[in-house]
Amino acid sequence: MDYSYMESYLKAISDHNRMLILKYLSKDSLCICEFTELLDMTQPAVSQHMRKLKTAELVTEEKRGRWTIWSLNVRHALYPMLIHLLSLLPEPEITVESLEAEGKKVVCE
Amino acid sequence: MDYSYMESYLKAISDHNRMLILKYLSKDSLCICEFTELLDMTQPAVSQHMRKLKTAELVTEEKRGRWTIWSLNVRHALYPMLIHLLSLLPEPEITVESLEAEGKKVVCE
DNA sequence: CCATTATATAAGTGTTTACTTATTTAATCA
DNA sequence: TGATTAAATAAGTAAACACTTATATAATGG
Repeated sequence: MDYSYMESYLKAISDHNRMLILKYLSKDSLCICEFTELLDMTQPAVSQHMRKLKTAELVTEEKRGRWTIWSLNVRHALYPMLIHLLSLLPEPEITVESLEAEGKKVVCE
Repeated sequence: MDYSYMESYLKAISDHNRMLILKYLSKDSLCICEFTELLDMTQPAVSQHMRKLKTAELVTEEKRGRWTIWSLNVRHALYPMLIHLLSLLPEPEITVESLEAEGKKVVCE
């Protein structure tokens, strides 16, 4: 693990919205359109955040029909540290469950 | 620990030169003038990095005569995680010992 | 007191960041 | 096929960042 890699990794985490994204992903795999609801953010903004997280190898993506399902990269060497770090952060007010209650949860099939 | 605090903390670490500074501090307390040698960096640049680290509560300073001695803040909640993180990074080529050999190590008294 | 030394601060600059809106790509479905 | 939906990409912008040089502050020592 060199300094450049660590710098990129930490920079990818060091953002309020990306920490929220990672916090959500620590519970569930989700798609972009769900994050736009959860974070009240435009679709390109979410998309660009996901690209940063993917470049830093924090997340993985899986295409399923129209959707792209994003997950935490559980194989990353720093995954245990990431989980610990996320555990220190409070639960977001808007939950995936509240999206489901509003019927906004996407079911990808 | 809220999202803003975590963001500031991680942003403070997410820099190549500040990671080096923290790596050095994990072994020794040091002053600004030593870092200018160790990092081959101007004094104001080092000074500004230290201010960022101090604002994020990663380091503490102690004035001693003309010098300011900087140390890791061992009382920080994330100190154990920081130490683990630093342990993953390689030792810098230029060491405090090599400074001593050149007679550039400051002895503050 | 004056020169030196250690550090801090100020002001300026080029680069990066996190967004925006507009458009493109690609898959689904009526 | 054509409309809709999910996501990516492009281009533009304001703010933050990491430096630079110049200067100020403050302590030491001759």
